[in-house]
Amino acid sequence: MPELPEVETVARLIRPRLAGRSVRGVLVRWKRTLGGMSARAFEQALVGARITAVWRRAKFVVIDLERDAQPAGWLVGHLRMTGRIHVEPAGWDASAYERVRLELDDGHALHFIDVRKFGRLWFTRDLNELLGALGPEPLSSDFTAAWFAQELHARRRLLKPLLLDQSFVAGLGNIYVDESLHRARLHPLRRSDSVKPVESERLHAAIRAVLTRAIEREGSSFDAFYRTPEGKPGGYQDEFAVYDREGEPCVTCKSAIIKIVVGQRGTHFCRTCQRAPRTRRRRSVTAP
DNA sequence: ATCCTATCCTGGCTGC
DNA sequence: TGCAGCCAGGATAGGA
Repeated sequence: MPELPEVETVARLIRPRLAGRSVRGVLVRWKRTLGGMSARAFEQALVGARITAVWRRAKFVVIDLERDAQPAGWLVGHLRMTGRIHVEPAGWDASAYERVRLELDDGHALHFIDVRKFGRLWFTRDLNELLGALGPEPLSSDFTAAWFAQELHARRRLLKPLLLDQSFVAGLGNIYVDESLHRARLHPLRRSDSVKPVESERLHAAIRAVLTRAIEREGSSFDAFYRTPEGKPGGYQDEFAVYDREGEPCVTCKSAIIKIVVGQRGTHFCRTCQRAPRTRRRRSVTAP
């Protein structure tokens, strides 16, 4: 699923093809992809606008627009689970799953493709509306080990759902949370306020190491969905320690990887390397 | 404050 | 082989 490393890869690869281009036309093939804006309003906002920058925040692709050399809003994409963005020459076969197309002034077109239709491509004049509630970027200098330790202790949530919460730390998804927890040797069911300083430091470092390496490998592709804008699969799935490896040996200790459900999410871990939190068990009346 | 469930979607997988 | 039913998952809303 596209998480921070995949979205970073998408932004990097489409940037040189989009920077400086103007939008010449818009084709909306699935209205809900626009997130509530009418196709007509979307077209009016986009046609004639010029792209000045392409970047990423959390799992959002952000495209800066201007008109007559003045800022003119943003195009913001979220791939959710199966979304893809391609920028290709005219005539490129975008498949039946294309939802929105932007025709550019150099003959290329941006194709927003999404099998499951959860992805969104918004136009907004208020970026804060979409990005305002996000937590810090885990690879930025805002995300310090001290801040992280303090915030873990300020909450009483299970590590797995907390790390998936985009308002806590922005950009992690199911894959990279499982991988980070394994690297930090922390159990997904640990309560955040039980994490000791040495452990939160380990988790902080693990998150950054996993994301950095995954970006180097251009993300993870283990099913038919995620591909880079050049159509290539990522490479980080070859380095998965736990994700999608149920029953396979732990890369560290060889014991079988376990899969459970936490907060409605498939959760993979090693029960040897990632010690279970002490369960507060009910005292039995008839205990021996 | 935190957790749980349903919702949005579809292709692919499982089991009969 | 065919087909129904289930599953995956990011984000969010509403209820417990």
